[in-house]
Amino acid sequence: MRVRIKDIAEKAGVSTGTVDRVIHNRGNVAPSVKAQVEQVMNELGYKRNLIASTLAYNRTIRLAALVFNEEDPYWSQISSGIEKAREATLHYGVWVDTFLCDQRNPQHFAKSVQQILDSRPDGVLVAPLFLKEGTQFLRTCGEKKIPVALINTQMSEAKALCYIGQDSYQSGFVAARLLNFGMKKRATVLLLNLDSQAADAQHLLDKERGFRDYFRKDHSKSVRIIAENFAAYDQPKALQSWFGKFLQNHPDLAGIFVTNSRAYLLLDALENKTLEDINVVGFDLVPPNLAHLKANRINFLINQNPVLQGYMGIINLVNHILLKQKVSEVQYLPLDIVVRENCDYYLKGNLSYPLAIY
Amino acid sequence: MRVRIKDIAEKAGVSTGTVDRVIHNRGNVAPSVKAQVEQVMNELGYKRNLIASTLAYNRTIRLAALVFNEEDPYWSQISSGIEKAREATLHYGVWVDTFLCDQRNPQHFAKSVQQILDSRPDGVLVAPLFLKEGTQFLRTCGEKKIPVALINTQMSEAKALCYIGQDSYQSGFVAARLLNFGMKKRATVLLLNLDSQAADAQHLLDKERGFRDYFRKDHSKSVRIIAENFAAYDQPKALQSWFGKFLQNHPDLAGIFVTNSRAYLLLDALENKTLEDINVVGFDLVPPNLAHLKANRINFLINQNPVLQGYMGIINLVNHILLKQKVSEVQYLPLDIVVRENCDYYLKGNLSYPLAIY
DNA sequence: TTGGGGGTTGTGCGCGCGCACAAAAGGATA
DNA sequence: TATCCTTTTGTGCGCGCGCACAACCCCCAA
Repeated sequence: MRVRIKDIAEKAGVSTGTVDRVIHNRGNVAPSVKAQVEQVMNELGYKRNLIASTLAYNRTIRLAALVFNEEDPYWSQISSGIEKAREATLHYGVWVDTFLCDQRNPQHFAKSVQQILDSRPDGVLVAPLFLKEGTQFLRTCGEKKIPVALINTQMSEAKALCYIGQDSYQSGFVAARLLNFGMKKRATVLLLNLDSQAADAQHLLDKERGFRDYFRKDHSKSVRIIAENFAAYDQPKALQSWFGKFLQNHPDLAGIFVTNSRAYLLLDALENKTLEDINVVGFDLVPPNLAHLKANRINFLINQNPVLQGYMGIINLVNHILLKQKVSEVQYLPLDIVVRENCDYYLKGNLSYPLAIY
Repeated sequence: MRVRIKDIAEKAGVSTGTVDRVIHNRGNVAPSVKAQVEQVMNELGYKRNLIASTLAYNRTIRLAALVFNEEDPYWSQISSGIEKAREATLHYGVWVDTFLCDQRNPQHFAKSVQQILDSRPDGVLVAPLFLKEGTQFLRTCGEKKIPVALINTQMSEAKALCYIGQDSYQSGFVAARLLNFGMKKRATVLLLNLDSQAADAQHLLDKERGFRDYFRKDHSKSVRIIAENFAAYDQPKALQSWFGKFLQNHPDLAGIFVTNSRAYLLLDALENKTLEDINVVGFDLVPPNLAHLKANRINFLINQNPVLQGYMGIINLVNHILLKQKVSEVQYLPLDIVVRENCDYYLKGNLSYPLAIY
């Protein structure tokens, strides 16, 4: 049988109310009595009963989550992780509100975070895609003492509760290692940002740094890296013609590293032509990427665990606010290397998540 | 506010006791009243409050877990997963007893499972390493209606509650794919079972099948596969001299696939001599394997998620017994491909597990 | 001696549910 | 109509904890 407050009270010769005051540090306890109670607690190894505690606490905490355009498969996976967390914490009196935002529009982001602030949440989950607006938002939350969990994009200088996501630098490093497999002694590789805000996005810069560093350290080959941004990624024709020209200018192209989840857009634009002897590394197990992976048009995908990012973000807020536990400031998720032969298991695995609430 | 039993009772014009009887199907409710209550429940979308329910239920369920020799790093990781699950479910009134067993001794296994049966547990977690004894045990549990969660070794013909672990066939397939990287057109590869019961172990046979099938389907190369069992794996000298001879007989050896977590024993035995141009694929992120991975003596490790196996095994028993949820019979864990560049993230990731208890 | 007041301690209710038991209703028989 | 039995329905306590409030003690001033 586990130790209850009542057991402590009896052994220490006080009432349960006094023990309660000691446990919660509410004061108004005579120092000698406090010491006595604390000693008994240590002796018996008291641990509060989370179930009873949650029931009696009987308040709801309200969390706000900023989610981006649902049409983008990557962001919809993050949303589904948030939804899972919502279901899992419902019993604990947690309410999660989601606010939708356009991923390409900084103004809209600013408006959305203002809405979030107006709703006076107890905690916030956000992917700070826009450097300026994100920093500003973090500062405001700091002033209002609202804990913020960051996902997807790390902001080292701003002080959030935690960051959950990948080590961007290392993911670029791993991508380089994967492209390096079976590559010729001399070759050109393309680092392609299919993003409208590439210059602003710290995580893309970090990936590039990691990517370059790998080839800098490996002297066995002579590799030329060409980095390109292509912002109009949703215009297949433009993408196709741009890449056609690139290929003409670089006939020795041996590998392509697409720095986000949009590798499929390039291959869609090429109308499923197979790129002979050109390896492609991308991110994320979104359905269109998976189709190309299965068809050997993408060789490797690095999984960023979007579902887990959303899920753990919420869970960490709950751990901090409700359960008053320490949470680590940086929580890097594994850099899953996904090939055609093992991709199925990453998809099924999302179904059932184990328990972080102790 | 969430819907409570009391709300249902009021709206349906009955007492909470009656609603309770309907919810738990305890009978003794007039058919018309039952229908009425059920309708109101659907209308309001009642979901039982797991927290209050667990508190009021106020019983402990006792689970038994069979764990193997703690010295083996693989099994100690499984144990640590079980321990995490124990902590996570303590609040829900779950008690986990562990029974230690020698992984090389079928008789000891039989004795241990008898001890487990004598303790009359509500559920059992076991890795059925020994085919005959495992089958027998599963049959007995079936008769006594004790649910069994299997990990590590799948037993297709026996009817357990669930299996949690890898798809062995596919893991062999992936291993072959990894060895295939950068391999010459003609080569010999070694499939090495460092196990005393290799012929008996279904999962090792499945891995071999998957491994062979990969090369059978890929006609671009001509690969000769030599499968060997070496039972005295804990005698470095013997292992060293045996492998030395093997290498003499097969100078074109291009790859080694060690089918379990003991790849490090081979490399230890070779006293860290680097095997030039021989790729090594093994299993599991146990410390000695990691050391060889970091030193480039092992090229790939496939992670079997031992911690997660132990953890999810217990969680699934709790889901079934306490929460009366459906659990899927086969739960394959991802086949993580681990290289030097991403191994660190799989180690940290074990720290905090999210929540499967809804 | 009485009356306050601050510091300290004890008591009791409620959270939502499970379950035992009491109460009531309906039906059959004498 | 009274009695007994069966079926159905209602009531109340307890799970362990959080928190509001009541009760108590002791010291000092009037």
